[in-house]
Amino acid sequence: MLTIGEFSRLTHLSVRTLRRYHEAALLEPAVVDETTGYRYYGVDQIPTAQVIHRLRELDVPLSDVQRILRTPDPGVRAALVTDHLRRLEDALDRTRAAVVSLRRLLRPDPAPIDVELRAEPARTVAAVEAVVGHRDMATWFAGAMAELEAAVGAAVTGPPGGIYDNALFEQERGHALVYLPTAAPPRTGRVHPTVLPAAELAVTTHVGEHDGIEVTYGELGTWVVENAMSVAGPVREVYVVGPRDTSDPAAWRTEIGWPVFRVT
Amino acid sequence: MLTIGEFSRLTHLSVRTLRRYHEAALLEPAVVDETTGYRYYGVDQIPTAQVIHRLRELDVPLSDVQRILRTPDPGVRAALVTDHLRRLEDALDRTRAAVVSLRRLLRPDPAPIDVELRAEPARTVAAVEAVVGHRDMATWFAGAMAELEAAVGAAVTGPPGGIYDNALFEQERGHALVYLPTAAPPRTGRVHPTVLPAAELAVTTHVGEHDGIEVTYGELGTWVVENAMSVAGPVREVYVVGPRDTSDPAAWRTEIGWPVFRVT
DNA sequence: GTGGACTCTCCCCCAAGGGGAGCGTTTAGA
DNA sequence: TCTAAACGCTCCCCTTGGGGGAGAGTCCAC
Repeated sequence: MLTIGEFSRLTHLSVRTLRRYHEAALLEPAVVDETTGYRYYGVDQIPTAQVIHRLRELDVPLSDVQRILRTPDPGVRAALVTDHLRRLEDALDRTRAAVVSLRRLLRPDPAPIDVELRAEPARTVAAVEAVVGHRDMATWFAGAMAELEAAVGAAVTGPPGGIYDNALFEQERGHALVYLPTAAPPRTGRVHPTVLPAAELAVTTHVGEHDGIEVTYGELGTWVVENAMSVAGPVREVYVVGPRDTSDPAAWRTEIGWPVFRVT
Repeated sequence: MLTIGEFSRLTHLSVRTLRRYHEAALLEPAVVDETTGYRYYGVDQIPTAQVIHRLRELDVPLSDVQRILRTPDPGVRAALVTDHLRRLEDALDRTRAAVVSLRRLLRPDPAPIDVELRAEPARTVAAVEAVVGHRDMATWFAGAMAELEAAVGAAVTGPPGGIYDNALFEQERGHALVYLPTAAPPRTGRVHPTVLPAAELAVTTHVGEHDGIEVTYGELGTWVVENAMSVAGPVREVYVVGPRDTSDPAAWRTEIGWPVFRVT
C-alpha cells in the first residue's frame, strides 16, 4: 500500500490531482481508511494512473478518460483512443490554419479585394446537412462530401458548395449544409434534395488552401460595410476549384458569398 | 458604426466573447452609447478582432494577446508571436510523446524491467540549474545544455545528466539541474560548479527517444515498491547515449535513477 | 512522546467563456 | 404612429481541471 504522496511521486501526478481523480471516481484508491480518510493505493494502479496522465496530456476530457478506462474490450478501447487522436489531428489542422491566417494578418499588405454583387436564383441541389460543432466540421465535411459524391456520381452539373450558419462560427455549434448541384437530386442515406433559397450575394474569391480564409472573410465584411450594406443570413461557399479538381492547394479557388441587403 | 451583432457576424466572434474582450480592455468598441450602454464598432476594428481570434485559436492567453496588440513595433510584435509559436511546437512535442507513451501503455506487453541498485558517490560537476515550468522544460533544457557544452568543451569526462525535482512533474513547476561532468568545472554565465550529492539509486535504462519515457518511470516505480523500498528525493537521468552521440533516436540510452531507501 | 512531515476537508481562485433571467432599445411593418 | 420582434444590456451562476492556502488530524522515526 502506498500513501498518496508516494503514489504521487511514482506516477508524476500531483497529490491534488489524485484527490480530484478519486472524487471523479476515475482512479479510486485501493483502500480508504474509514476513520482517518487516508487514501492508499496499490502498485497495480500505477499503469492506470499513467494511462490517465497520458490521456489528459492529449486533452481528453476526464469523462472520456473514464469511458475509455471502463471499456474492457482492448479493441474497442483502442478505437476510442484512435477517435481522440483523430480529433487531435483536426485540432492540429486548425492550429496550422490559424498560423497561416496570422501571418497574412500581420503582413502589412493592403491587397485590394475584388467583390462582385450577384443575384443568386433559387435552385434545387443534392445536399447533406446537420447541426455540427465547430470542432467536428472538418471531419463532418469530409464524410458528407464523400457521401454526396457517391450518391450523385457523374451527374454533377457544377462545383460543390456549402451554406454555413453564422452561429457555426460565433458559437461553437450551428447548422451546416454541403451540396452538389445535379439535375435530379437523389435521396439516399443523408443525401436529399434541397432548395437553395435565392439571395443577393456579395461574392469574392479566396485563392489557395483554406488556411487563412478567415482573413478573406474579414476583407469581404469590410467591403460590405463600406459599400453601405448589411449582412443577413448564412454564409455560402462554392468550391470552384478544389481538391476534386487539382491536388495543388495553391490552385484552389473558393467563392465566398455573403447575403447582403442595401441600407440606404 | 456596427452594432455588436453585426460586428459578430463579420468577425465570427460571438457577441458574448466581444463583450468579454471589451471588459478585458482587449478590443474596445469605437463608441459606447452613454445612456443605453450599446456598443458600436468600426469597420477598421475588424482586422484587430481577427488577430485576436487567430491568437486565441493558438491558445495564446488574453493577457499575452493584449501585450502583442499593444506593441507598436511590428518587429517586436512578430517576435512575440514567434515566441508563442515556439511554445506551440513544444506543446506538439509533448503531444507526440503522450501518444507514444499511450501506445506503449495500451500494448499488453509485460516486458520485464532490468533494475540495478547503485550507490552513487558525491561528485563535482559543471551545472546549470533553475526553477522552471513543466511547459518550458524542453526549451530550457536545450539552452542549458548548449551553454554547458560551450563552457566545458572537450574537457568532458562523461555523459551529461540531470536532476529533476519531483515537483517539476507533479506540479507544473520545480527545480531542474543539468550537468556535464568535468575535472575542473568552470564558472561562466549560468554554468557553475555543483556537488551532486551521494545517493542510493535504483537505476534502469530507457532505450530510444524520450517519448514514452514516463512509462519506464512507472515500471521503475513499480519495481522499487515491489522490492520493499521507498522513493526519496529528486529523480536523476544520465544521457548515456544521446543526441550528442548519435542522430538515431532509437540508439539513445537514458539511465533513470530514483533515490531509494529500504523499508525494512 | 514528541516534532516534523504528511494528509484530510473546505473554501476560494484561475481562464475563457456559455446559459439564461429580467429588462431596456431599436426598427420594420401594419 | 403604434406595436411586436429582434436585438442589446447587466447580472448571476455553471463549466473544466486543476492550484493555493487554512485549520485540523495522523503517522512515523528518533
